[in-house]
Amino acid sequence: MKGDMTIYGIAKECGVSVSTVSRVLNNNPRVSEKTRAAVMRVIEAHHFSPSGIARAMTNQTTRSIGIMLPDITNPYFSALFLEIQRYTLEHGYSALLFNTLFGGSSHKIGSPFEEMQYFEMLKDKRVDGCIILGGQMDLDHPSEAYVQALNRLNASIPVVAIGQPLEGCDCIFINRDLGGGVAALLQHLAALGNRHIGFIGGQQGVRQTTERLKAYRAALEALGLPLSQRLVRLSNYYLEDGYAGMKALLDDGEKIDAMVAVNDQVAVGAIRAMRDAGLCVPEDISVASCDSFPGGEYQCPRLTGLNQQNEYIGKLAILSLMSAMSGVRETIHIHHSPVLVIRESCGSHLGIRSKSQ
Amino acid sequence: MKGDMTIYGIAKECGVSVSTVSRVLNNNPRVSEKTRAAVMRVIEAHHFSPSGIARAMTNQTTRSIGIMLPDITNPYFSALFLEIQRYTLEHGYSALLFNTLFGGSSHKIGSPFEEMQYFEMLKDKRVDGCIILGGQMDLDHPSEAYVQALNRLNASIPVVAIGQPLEGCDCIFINRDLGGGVAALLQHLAALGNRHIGFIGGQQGVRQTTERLKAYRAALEALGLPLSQRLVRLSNYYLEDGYAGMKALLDDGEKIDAMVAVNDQVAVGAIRAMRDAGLCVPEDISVASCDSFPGGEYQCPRLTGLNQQNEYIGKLAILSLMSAMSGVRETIHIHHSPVLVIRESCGSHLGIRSKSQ
DNA sequence: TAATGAAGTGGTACCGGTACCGCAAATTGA
DNA sequence: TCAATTTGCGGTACCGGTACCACTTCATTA
Repeated sequence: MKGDMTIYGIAKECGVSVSTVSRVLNNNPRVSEKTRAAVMRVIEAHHFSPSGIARAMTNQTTRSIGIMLPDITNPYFSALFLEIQRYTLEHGYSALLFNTLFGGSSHKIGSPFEEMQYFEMLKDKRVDGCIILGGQMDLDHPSEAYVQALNRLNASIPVVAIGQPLEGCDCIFINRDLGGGVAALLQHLAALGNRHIGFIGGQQGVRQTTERLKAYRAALEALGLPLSQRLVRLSNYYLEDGYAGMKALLDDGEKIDAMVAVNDQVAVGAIRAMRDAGLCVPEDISVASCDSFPGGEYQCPRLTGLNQQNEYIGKLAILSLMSAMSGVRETIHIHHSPVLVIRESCGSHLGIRSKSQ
Repeated sequence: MKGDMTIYGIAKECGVSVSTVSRVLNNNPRVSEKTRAAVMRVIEAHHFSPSGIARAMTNQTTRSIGIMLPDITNPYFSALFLEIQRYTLEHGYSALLFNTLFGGSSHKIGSPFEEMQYFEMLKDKRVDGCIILGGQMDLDHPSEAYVQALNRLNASIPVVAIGQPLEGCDCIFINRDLGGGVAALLQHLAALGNRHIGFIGGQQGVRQTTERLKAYRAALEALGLPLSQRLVRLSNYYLEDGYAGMKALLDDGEKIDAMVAVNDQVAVGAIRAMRDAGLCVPEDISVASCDSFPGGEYQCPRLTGLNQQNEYIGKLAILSLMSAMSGVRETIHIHHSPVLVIRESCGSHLGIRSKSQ
C-alpha cells in the first residue's frame, strides 16, 4: 500500500477522534447523523479502506478460512471448492487455497509432499478455520507425524476433514461411505450380461480405492462372477492413468466384458484406449464409473456411473466449519447412498445384445 | 486460536527479552548459540507459531496475493491457477482465490456480479498484489465505474490483469493475441475440403469472442468461402452451450461441413449434439476448437484445435506480479502464436474423403 | 429541583510482532 | 594498556485498528 490513509488521518481531517471514525465504520448507532455524514464524506473522498490486518489484530479473527486439497484442476475438487466458496463469500469470508498434489498427480508442484508445511502456513495466517481433504488424510495408514500435526492444527483452529476419522484425532470429520453404490453398479453390469469385469484407476493404499476395491470384490463374489487379480489395474486418478492402464490390460490379451473405473476421468482414458484397440463401447466392452464428474452426459458414449453428490459434501463441510467456528463441534457420518445414473457406456437393459457366452 | 503463546510468553519462560525471541525467530545472527538453543527448545515445546497478522502489521506486507477469476471449475482457469500457485508457494506466498462467475456460468454464486465488491475485500485483506482475469475485464466495453475501481485498486497494490489494456488504466496488462491462430485453423479446415464452416460458443460483447469471430470472418473471406450469419451461434463457454447451440443449428436444417468452437468444452458439447442427430465426426462434420484444454487428446474423436499455451500465461502473470511487488512495472504484450494441434476431429489430410461438393 | 439516564464524543490500553536505540561485556588492534 | 569495535541482549515506540471507560450535555422522572 502506498500513501495510505488510516483512521487517524481521517479523524484529524474531520476534527473528531479515532473512536468516532471507528464507530462510523462499524455502524455503531451512538454517533450523530451530522457527524456520521461528515466522516463518511471524508472516508469516501479518500477511498479509505480500513486495514483488515489491524482489525484482525484486535478482534482475533481474520474472517478467512483455508482450504487444502490435492489438485484444483481435478473436476471433483474444483466443484467442491466452488460450493464452499459460495458460502464463504456469502458470509464475508475469504478463502485461501492450497494444492497439495500428493500422490503423483501429473501436475506436480515443486516437492510433492508439503502438507505439514501448509499446516504451518495456515497457522501463520491465523485463518479462522480450515477444510482439509486428500493427501495423507486419504491414506489407509497416515503417518503418526501427520496425525500429530493435524491434531496440533486442530488445537488452534477448527479443522473440518473430509475423510475417515483418524485414530486419536479430534478434528471434525465428514465421513463418507466410499464403497457405497459399487454393489449396485456391479449388479447393473451383471444384469446386462457382463461376466468378466475389471477395475481400473485409483491408488494402492488410498482409502477410497481400497474401499471401492473391497466393495467390487464382494459384489463379484455375491454375484457369482469370476474374480481375477489380473483385471485389477491401479495407478492414479487421471485421464492418462485410465488410458495407460487399459492399454496394458488389452495388450495383455485379457478377456474383458466390462470395466469399473474409479472415476469419470479414468473412464474416459480407458475408453480412449479401447477405441484405439478397435473396440466399441458399450458394444464390445462396457464401462462404468464410481465417481461421476460434471459433464459425463456429454461424452461419447454418455457415461454410466455413480453420482456421489459431491456438492452435498462441500456444503456439509463448510456448514460444519461455520458452526465449529462459532463453538459447535461434531463429527458427521454421511450415510447417503450415491445414486446410479444409467446412460450409455454400459448399454441399457433394453437396447443392447447380451454379451455373455 | 485458543490458549495461545506469544513471543512475550516465550520470552518470559526463557528469561530473555522479546527482542531476543524475535531474533531467534528471524535467524538473526546476533544471538549466541546457547541462547538460541534455549529459546528454540521452548518454542518447540509449545509448538509456538508466531502471528503472521502481527508481523504483517509492522512489516506492512502480508505475503499473500489475491487471484480473481470467473470460475475455477473451468479447466482453463484451474490450470492457470495451479501454475500461479506453483510460484506463490515456492516464494512463501499464499493465494486468496475469488470466483467472480461473471457472465452467466451455469454455476452461479449468489449475485452474479460482485467483482467490485471483491476489489474491496482484496484491499481489506491487504494482499501484496493481485492477478485479475475475466469478468468485466474481458468485455469489449467495460463500464467506467469498473475501470475507476480497478485504477483505485491498482493505486494501493500492484495489479496484473490478464486482458487487453484498458484506456486510462495503468495496471500491468498481459495482452494476448486473442484471434491468433484462427486463420491457420480455418486454412486447415478449408484444405480438408470444408466449405460451410460455422462458429459456436462464446459470448456477445466479450473481447475473446469478438476477436476470434473477427478472425474467423476475415479468414473465410480470404479463403473465398461463404459467410453466413446463420452459422454463427454464440451463447457461452460450457458443454451445455455447445450442445444447445449445435442442436439448434442442426434443427434449423443448416448445411454445415465444419464447426469452429470457441473452446474444447463447447466442442465436446457440439459433438454430442451431432452424434445425437446421427452425424459422425469427422466423417460428416468436422470440429475444431480455438482453445484446447488438457485432455482433448483423450476425447472421441481426439480434438483438433489451437493450443493457446495457457500455462505460459500463468507463469508470465505471476512473474510480472512478483517483479511488480518489488517495484518494477511494465505491461506485457504477448506475440506468441498459438500452435495448431491436428488430431482427429477434422479428419486429416491423409485419412479422410473430401467433403466438398 | 435534584437525581437519573441516555446520547455523543474523546482518551487510551491493547492485540503481537519488528526494528531501532542503547548499553555492558568481550574482543580486537595499535 | 587503552581506545575502538564487535557481540549479545534489553527496552520500547510503532503498525492501525477496537473497545472500554470517562466525561459532558441534555432530556426525563421522582
